[in-house]
Amino acid sequence: MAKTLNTISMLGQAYSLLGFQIVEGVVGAGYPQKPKHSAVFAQISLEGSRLTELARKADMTPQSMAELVDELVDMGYVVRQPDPSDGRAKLIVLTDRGRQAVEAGRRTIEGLEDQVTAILGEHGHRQLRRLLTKLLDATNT
Amino acid sequence: MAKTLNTISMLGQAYSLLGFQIVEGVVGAGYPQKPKHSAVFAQISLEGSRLTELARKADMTPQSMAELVDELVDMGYVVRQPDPSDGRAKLIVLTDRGRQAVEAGRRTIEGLEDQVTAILGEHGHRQLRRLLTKLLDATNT
DNA sequence: GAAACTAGTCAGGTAACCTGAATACTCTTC
DNA sequence: GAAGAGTATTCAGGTTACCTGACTAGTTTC
Repeated sequence: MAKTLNTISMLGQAYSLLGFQIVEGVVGAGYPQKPKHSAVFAQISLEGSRLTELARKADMTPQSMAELVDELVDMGYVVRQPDPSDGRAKLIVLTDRGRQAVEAGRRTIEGLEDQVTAILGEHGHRQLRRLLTKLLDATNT
Repeated sequence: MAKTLNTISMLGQAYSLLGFQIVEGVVGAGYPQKPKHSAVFAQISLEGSRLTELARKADMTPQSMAELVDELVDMGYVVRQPDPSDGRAKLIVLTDRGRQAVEAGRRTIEGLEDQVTAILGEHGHRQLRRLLTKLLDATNT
């Protein structure tokens, strides 16, 4: 731990430390969920999204996404409605409780961002974001 | 995707993009392995390590670690030897091939670090490391 | 030298994915 | 306007990467 880490390990550690706190924050706010559920909450649109669309965005099979959605239905965060524009499809839409959970997530992330700013300073945080953006732009397709 | 990402997502994306390339590089160099095997390679000491020690460092149960080690034994990367200093224990030690695989990993990481430097510049890379170090020091225990 | 502890193993279980095949509806295209 | 091609979802079963619990065999402590 005290040894000089390579940059990649540092990125990984920073991510897992902070990412862990997101779910923790949302759960702590009274909206229990599993880490994988964030994949749905992060992608679902306010008007409702199709299963296949969610699956594609979360980079998983529709079958796996269906299972996640089933769990969220059981927990009362979303419901399945027929899609008026396509008889084959169903829309996954957030319930009131679901929208509240998303809002709690947004607030938690905001809090973590503030925490990062507190540690690095306004300038440092901006600098970090700039460097990461550059890195992602270059590495990504 | 085009939207402004929060800092945490950026950290996660950067990590998974780069981390993925480590295993890819080692496998490409002729040392096939599964992503989870890195947990062993990263922790094992040159004189050999005990199973429980590896498990603790990788934050998993000894049983799970034993399974990983079994696979690595099958692949010829490590062997189990009785620990002379404790009759209950066995030492997991790298074979020649195992040491070569670790070396290939080291070189791959070095190459990725160079890639980061090429993207961000010498100064940018140093800055990134400084910010991440600060973040980790403050967030960690 | 018996009791309490530690290292490792064996058996069985679960979560989070996956592939392949079926069903139900929609959209051509002729 | 029905056949064929395509899309959305579901059903069945498999794999991987972990886990818990129970056990054996050495070790330390009093």
